[in-house]
Amino acid sequence: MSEYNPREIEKKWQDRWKKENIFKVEMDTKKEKYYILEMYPYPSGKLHMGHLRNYTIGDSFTRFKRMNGCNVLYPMGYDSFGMPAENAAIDEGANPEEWTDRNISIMKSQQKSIGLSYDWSREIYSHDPNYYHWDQWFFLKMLEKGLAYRQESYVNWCDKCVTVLANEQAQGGKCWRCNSDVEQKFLTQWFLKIRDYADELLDGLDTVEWPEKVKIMQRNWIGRSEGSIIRFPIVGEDRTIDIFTTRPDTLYGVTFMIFAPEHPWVRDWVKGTEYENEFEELYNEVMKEDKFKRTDLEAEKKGMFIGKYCINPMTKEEVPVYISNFVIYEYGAGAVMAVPAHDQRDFEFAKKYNIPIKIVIQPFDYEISVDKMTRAYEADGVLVNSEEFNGMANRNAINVITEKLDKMRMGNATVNYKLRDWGISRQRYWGCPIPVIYCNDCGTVSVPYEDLPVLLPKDVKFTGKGNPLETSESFINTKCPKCGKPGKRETDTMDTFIDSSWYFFAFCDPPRPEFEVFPYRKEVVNYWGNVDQYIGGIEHAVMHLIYARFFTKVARDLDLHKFDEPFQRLLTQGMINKAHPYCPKCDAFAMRAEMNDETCKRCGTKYVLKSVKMSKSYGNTVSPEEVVGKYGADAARFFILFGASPEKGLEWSDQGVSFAFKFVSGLWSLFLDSDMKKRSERNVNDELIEYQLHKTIQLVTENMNKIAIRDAINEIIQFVSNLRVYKINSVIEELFKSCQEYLLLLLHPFIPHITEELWEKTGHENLLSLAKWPDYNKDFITEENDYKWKLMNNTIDDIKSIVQVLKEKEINTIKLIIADEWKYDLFSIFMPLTEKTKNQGEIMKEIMKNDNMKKYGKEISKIIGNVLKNIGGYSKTLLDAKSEKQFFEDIKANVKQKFECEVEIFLEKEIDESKAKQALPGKPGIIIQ
RNA sequence: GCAGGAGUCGCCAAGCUUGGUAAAGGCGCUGGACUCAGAAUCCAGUCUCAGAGGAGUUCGGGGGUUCAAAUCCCCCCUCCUGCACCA
Repeated sequence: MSEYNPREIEKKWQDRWKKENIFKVEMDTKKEKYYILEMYPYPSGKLHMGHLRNYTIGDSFTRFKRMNGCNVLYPMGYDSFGMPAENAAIDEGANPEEWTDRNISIMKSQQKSIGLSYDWSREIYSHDPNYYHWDQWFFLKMLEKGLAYRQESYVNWCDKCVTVLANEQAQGGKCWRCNSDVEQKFLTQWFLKIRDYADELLDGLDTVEWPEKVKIMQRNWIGRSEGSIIRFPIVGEDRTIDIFTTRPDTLYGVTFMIFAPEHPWVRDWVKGTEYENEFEELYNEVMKEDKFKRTDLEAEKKGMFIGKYCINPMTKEEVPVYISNFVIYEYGAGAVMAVPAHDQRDFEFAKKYNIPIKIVIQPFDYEISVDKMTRAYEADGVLVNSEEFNGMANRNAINVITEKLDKMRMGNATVNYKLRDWGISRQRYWGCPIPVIYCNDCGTVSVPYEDLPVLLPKDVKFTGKGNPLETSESFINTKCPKCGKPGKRETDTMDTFIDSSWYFFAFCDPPRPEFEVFPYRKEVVNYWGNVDQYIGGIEHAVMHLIYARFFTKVARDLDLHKFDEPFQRLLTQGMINKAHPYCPKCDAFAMRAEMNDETCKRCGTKYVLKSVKMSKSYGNTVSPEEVVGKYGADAARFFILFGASPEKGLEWSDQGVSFAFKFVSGLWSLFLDSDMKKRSERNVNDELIEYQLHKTIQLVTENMNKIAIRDAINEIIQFVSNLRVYKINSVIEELFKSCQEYLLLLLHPFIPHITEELWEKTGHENLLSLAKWPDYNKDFITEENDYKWKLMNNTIDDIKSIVQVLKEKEINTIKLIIADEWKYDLFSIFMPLTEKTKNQGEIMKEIMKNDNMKKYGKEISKIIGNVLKNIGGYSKTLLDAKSEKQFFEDIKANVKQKFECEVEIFLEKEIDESKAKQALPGKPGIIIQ
């Protein structure tokens, strides 16, 4: 027998698959298509365990589907625009494009080393001009349809670095490079009207098979709420502020208005007034605040009166206008009506600034008063102080008041969404340029389609200050496509979520220079699309998955394809964790530098091991490269798939990997070590192994259809251990070989290399990768076989537990006693009864109706008591006394071998011992001597 | 703050959808076989008690529903994840 050498055989089969080009797929309307996609990676430079897990899950499922006869589309590409490349340029003077290309080639070779069965001919790179050409095309189409527009919005800004900061660069309100305070700065930016699709995005969730938690997150993110718009005229001006509220029933209780400090009207109002200085101070303070903190219910509410008044459209009263940090410009109108009596935050604000409080809702069963209130009353009640609406239940008043406002043309019912339009402008170089030119005469002008793509220029400087694109004269200065006079290009690039919003369609028909009019051919995408199974991290539950859904709907409306939803089924994989030193006293994990210490540096407490997410800062990462190098790709895949269910967290453990390796290499001897006893006469073991085999095929198939990969593998492991036992005893060669063959088919999706090698070594000439998934034979999976299998194992377990209690006594003989016939009759009456009731009295009464049971009354009562106590342990009996005896005769040899002693089988009446009386159907009496 | 998820033997992890033997499987540990010895492999044990297959205790904590709860309902605690977020 040769030795298992993973490195050698993995290379061999990877080369062979590549040479024969077996994973390349073409459109074929005669075959059932299936599209499996993993979220394409950002090429950060190295594969990490999360990637390995993602791809291993996807590849196993792909191989399973392929063996089931599907025409499987399984592509790979790279989300290659993004900040790390630009940071490398700033920090190390790297060229972003070269840096990215180099990373891609490293990652690709690592991916290839784990045997993933991609159709590599369909690769996509976001930074490929042939690809981002169509980002720009989509943008222009949206501009034409009025789905793209420009608006002011604020960004994180570091004044020292003169640059915009991403949220992750502005953590804790400090700039990551220079540690100075982050401010909020207004910039004019491009937005996409995702809100136009809000309702459809909500409804579409009912048509996809996604984890319920992801759907819930998206519903909350879209945040549809029904309410009213109420128009408050502004004193001394013609305009109104149209605020949104879900509580128009409290309109009579409005005692002031609150604007967001960054609302543009506010600055105009205070300009040149006594409020100006205080406003500027407050404004600057608020602009430095963390946005989460601002809306925290517990956070300090800061505000001021700004000398302005609005008019309550219903009462015509003038109410003062305040500004406060807890009102945010982006939501609704950027201003709210304040009802201190019935809103806790308004209440706190009013108390702090001595603003009047007016109760307009009284609880149904008691009375509240302004003097005694310690918090706002937010629950339901009856309207008071509300003129004609007094006495009305507030829930009803919501509609009635809105209708009246509508008649007065001072408001209307409306639907509001938390979902905000998608700001796509980024002040960065390494992204897709927005194809727009600004002309002094013609204004904002689209780049003509025939001039696409607008290429990223190469003559840029990476200084860490400002947008590098602004340093490229050749890029900025251009001609206006309309009038031909000098114009300036937009220097903002697109959010990289744009790239990932349609790449799944591009894989169906990858972009080529010769495509001129559309990004892909409709009939090709309609064949392959949509994605049948999408696999990726839970961290994308909201943003990426909602943007991609939005793009899908926009593209459908552009008649590019027929799909409403991009991803039919979704699997969100769990994270990878690893045990790491942890100090229970400080409640902190050791950092990278301390990870080899025994005690905590801060308090001296002894570290304990605790599981935590793998990350660079803890230094507890394990590189896939290392693991594959040491144990081989198959063992690495096996560990990852068996360690935890795909959607759960997976704990990395070195022992786990070495088990995986042992299991995989153990297959080698199971298949190739031909030392075994052969026989030609069938016995009960053949029957049982056949039953096991078909049962396993059935369970593995069912589990794989659900992508319950771990459960599938678990079944296989148990079958392998049964097959080992079968082999050690004695085999019918033909049957053993067929078990081997089936086993390779079942294992192949998970560990493709070794199975392919063993397939060849056991005499097959075709490629296992292209073999057909086995069907199971229902004839073997009978209830009777199920019952026999359990009967045998339960009996052996019982013997074991008796032997254990007996401690060291030597065993000479095991007597198995089959129960008297009347007990079988009893069970056939009794077991069906337990499905109706578990009440012993009722059951006894029912049984005693049978005359031939009466004489055993006392015994029956005892039996039934015991069985009911442990009802799950007994199943419907399927054998009568005679066939049960026969079965025990059949397995006698097995028991004999197991316990190395004599085994005798008796009928209850043949033996006169009290222990014999314990015999029950499906539970023979046992006497050990 | 809002939203989502998780807590089951020493460790990892099934079971929860559909209430009915809790702990499958792996790791680790203990004993045995084989070895000069170790490694590997195989066998047995691994919540507690037990000289007969039994009894008892247990699924983060506390209540409740039920003949029966890890599973269903309510409250609380701890941990993790995401965020453009109250109107």
